[in-house]
Amino acid sequence: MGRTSEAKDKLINSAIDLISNRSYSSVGVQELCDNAGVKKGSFYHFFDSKKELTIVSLRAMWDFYRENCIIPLIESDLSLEDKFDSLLHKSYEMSVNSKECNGCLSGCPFGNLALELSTQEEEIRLVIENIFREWIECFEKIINKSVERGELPIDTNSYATAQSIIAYMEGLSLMGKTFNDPEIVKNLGCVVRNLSICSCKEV
Amino acid sequence: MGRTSEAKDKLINSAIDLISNRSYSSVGVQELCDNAGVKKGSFYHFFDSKKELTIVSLRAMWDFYRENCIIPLIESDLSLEDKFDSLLHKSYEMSVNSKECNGCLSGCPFGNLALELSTQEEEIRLVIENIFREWIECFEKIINKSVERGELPIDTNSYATAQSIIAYMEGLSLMGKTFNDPEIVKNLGCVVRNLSICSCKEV
DNA sequence: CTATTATTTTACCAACTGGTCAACTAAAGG
DNA sequence: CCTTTAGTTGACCAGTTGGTAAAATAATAG
Repeated sequence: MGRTSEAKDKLINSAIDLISNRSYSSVGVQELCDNAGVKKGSFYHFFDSKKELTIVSLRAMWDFYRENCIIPLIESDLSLEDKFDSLLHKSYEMSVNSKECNGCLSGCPFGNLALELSTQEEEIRLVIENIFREWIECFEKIINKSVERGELPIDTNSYATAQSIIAYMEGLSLMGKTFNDPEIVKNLGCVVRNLSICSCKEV
Repeated sequence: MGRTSEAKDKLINSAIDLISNRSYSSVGVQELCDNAGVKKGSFYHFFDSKKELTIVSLRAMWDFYRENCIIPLIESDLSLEDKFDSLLHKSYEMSVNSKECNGCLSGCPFGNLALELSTQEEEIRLVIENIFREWIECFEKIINKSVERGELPIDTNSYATAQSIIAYMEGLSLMGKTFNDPEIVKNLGCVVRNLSICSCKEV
C-alpha cells in the first residue's frame, strides 16, 4: 500500500525539540519542517494543523516520561522520600543538561504550554489537563502505597497531596527557568517532603 | 512644552489587560493600540518596541501588587499563617473573578511571561527575575519577623523558605489555570503552611 | 501672536504566518 | 509489470507581523 515514510516521526521529534525549548507561537510550521528535513506539503499530509502536531507531541512526551520516570518508581520499593528525591534529582539533571546545551533551562514542556496557551487554545489546555490528571493518579498510587506501609497517616488525602507535589514541582521548574539556575531546582527540592504531610482534612 | 498625552498610560493599561489574559506573542502591536484607542504611530513615539512596553507593564503590575497586597502584610501583625492565608485568599478571589469575566483563569502574569519568554527574550527574563527577587525579599522580611516572634525555629532559612512559598504559589496558579478551576487554588492553598517549616539546614 | 515642542496621523514596508493545491514520484500488492 | 495507494514537492495565497517616516496638528511658554 503505497510508500512508507519517517516524516511523521521526524515532525513529532522536531516539535518536541523546538517547542519544548522555545514556545508554541515562536516556532512556525516552516521551521518545524526545516528542522525535520521535511517539506511543508508533507507536514499537512500528516497533520491538520500545527495545533494537532503539538497535541500529538505532548502525548508522546508524556508517554515517554511516564514509562521511563514514573512507572518504575511506582513499582520500586524505595521509601516515599527516596522516590521523590529520585524524581527531583532527575529533574535537576535535566536542568543542568538543558543549560549546558542551550544556555538556558527549558523547564517543563507541559507547564510551559499550559501557561502559554490555556486561555487561548482550549483543546491544548484539555490535553494538558488530562496529562496532569494522569500524573496525579500516578503519584496517588505512590502515596497510597506509602500509607499502606505506615509511612504516612491513615487519613492522608492522597489525591490532594499528589496534586500539591506536582504543583510544587511545576513551581520549581518555573523558578529554575526564570532564574536560569538549575541549583534552585536542587536546593528547593528537599522541601517537597513537607508537602507529603497534608494536614488539611477538609480538602 | 508641547501638548500632553494620556496615550502612554493607555498603552500600558492595554498591555496589562491583553498580555496578562492571553500571552506575549498572541497580542500584536496593532491590537494593543486599538484596545488603547491609540494609533500605531503614537505607540512608537512612546515605546521603542513591543518588548519595551511589556517590560514597563511588568514593572507597573509588580509595583501595584507589592504596594497593595504585600507591603500591607509586612506591616500588619497577623500570624504567619494568617498572612499567607490572606494572600492565597486574594489569589483565589482573583481567579474567581477572572473566570467570571473571561471564562478562564489568567494566572500570574509574571509566571506566564516567565515560561513563555525566558528562553527567548533575555531582557524580559531578567526583569521577571528581579521582580521575583524583590518578591522573595518581601517574604523574607515577613518570615524573619515570625522567627523573631518565636513562631518559627531560630535556624529557619528565611530566603529559601520564601522562595519555596513563591514557587508553590506559582505552581498553584499554574494548576488552577490548567484545570481552569479556581477551587484548586483554594483547596491546595492550605498546604503552604507546611512549607514554612523548612527543615533543610544545608540550603 | 508666534515659535517651539510634543503628539498624532496616515500611508507604507518587507518579512513572515498558517495553510492550500495540483502535479509528481516511488513503492508495495496483485 | 502495472495499477493502486501513499508520500513528496514547490509554487502559491491572503492576512498579519513588528516597525518606519514624514507630514499634520495641537498645546504651551515666552
